[in-house]
Amino acid sequence: MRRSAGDHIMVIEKKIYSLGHQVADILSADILEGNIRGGDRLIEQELQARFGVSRSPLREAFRDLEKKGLVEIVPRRGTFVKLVTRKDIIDHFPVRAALEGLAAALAHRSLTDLERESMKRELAAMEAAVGAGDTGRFHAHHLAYHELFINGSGNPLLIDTLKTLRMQAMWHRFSYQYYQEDLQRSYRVHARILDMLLDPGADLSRLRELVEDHINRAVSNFLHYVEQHETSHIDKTLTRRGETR
Amino acid sequence: MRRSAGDHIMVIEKKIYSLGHQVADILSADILEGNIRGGDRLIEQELQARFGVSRSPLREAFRDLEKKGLVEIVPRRGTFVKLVTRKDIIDHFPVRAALEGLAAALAHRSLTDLERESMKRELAAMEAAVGAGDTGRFHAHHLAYHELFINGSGNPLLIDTLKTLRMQAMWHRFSYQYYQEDLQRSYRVHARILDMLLDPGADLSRLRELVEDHINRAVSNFLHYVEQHETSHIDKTLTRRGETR
DNA sequence: GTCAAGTAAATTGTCGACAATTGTAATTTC
DNA sequence: GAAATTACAATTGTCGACAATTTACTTGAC
Repeated sequence: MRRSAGDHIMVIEKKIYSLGHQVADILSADILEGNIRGGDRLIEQELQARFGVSRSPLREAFRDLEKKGLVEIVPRRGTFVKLVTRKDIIDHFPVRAALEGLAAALAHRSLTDLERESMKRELAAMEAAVGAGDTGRFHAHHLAYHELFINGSGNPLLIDTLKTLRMQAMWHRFSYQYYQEDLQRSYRVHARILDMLLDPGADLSRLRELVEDHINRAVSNFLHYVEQHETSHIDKTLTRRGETR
Repeated sequence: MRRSAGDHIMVIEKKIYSLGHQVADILSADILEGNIRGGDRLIEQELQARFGVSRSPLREAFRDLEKKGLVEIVPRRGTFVKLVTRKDIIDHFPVRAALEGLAAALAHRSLTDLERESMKRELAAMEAAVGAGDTGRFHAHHLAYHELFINGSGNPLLIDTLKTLRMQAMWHRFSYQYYQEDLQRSYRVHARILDMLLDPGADLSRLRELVEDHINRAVSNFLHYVEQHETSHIDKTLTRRGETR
């Protein structure tokens, strides 16, 4: 069967995705779900057979994945799925914390009324989840809560940087939901944060600090979780060595 | 003349650059220097003729430039050089400030003795430049000073994020050197920062704040400069409209 | 048995050509 | 004369093939 250019173009909600983009999406999911392990090499011919596309869109997909921070392209040697080391995890949190702290402070003055209402709803949903002891539900609303004030910061560069950061930290997305945390305590922090966001006279430095500390505090919990569970995309070998620099 | 694959590969210091990479470098410079204006479309056939390469490496170059934030690739429509608006500039500073503040605080404990010495030297060079009234020289050493504590933070993710940020803000690199600033005052701030970096008992929050404020303060100066001078890659049209969100 | 050198296979880099889409200008219709 | 339609040109998306390089394996020397 001969496949001609433009064939297989998928149109979803009036958005056109090139073959390269489609392939990148599938590969992203595969990497995130652990079907493709960290350190694995993405071989063009193999994927060419799998997806039935030529190498041009494949190579574009690789660039896409590289931009997302999921793979590393080494010239003349190939494309490799990134390994996440213990230090990568440790390094991730303070950066994310600093940026989300900033986002919260900016959101304080630029949040719309609608967004403020949405945040109240997400917080209420978090409280309900705590009551029901539903960790998965809690984290879903927790995520929505954070996204609300990030997007509400009104700073597209900041929003985009945080999005990239979250994407690069794929280990985060799949592990976060399952590690145990003091939900009650987490809920109270978010209640305080929202209080400050809604209070016109709030101290912005303290607001930032609150958000920042909340995120930084998660790192130890998270590391503890990672070391106990199997997570295919996190490198356990390097995990043992204390590389502080 | 027929050109075969692998021909024209350039080897610099044992690093191999593909054609795509080389093209991306040249185009980067062109965009930064304003030879290619913001909003311009990069047409493959045109550049193909100019560089004498086929479209495959060209398209890779485009992806490279997109990753650097210099262009935007719109599917089926083309690749366009990014426009920098007044709001882009305003948004850039707080993000950069937050991250550099964090970098300074991290550097406080992870800087090597060698790096501390280098920072002293850069600061001394800045002082000399102030005495000589040499703005260009001042900013060169100012840049080196900042890079020292950023790279000395020991957090590759942070270092990389800041590098990308600086790259995206190409307007910054070419304009910064020429806008007038109170060099004397700037020098004093950097002297205080270095003092704190060298003091084992320094208050890290204050150190962060100092760095952050120093960068944030620059935004008004910079905007003032931009509005007076011609800078080819900054969009003047949108510059006039107050878009706060 | 281990290391070095040479050879073959696998894989990436680049190319030119065709297909599909988008933008533009001429044409038609009201 | 303005708006819609159609035909054409310009441009991007995809393909398959060849060239160059890297990798793996075999062979040979010590």
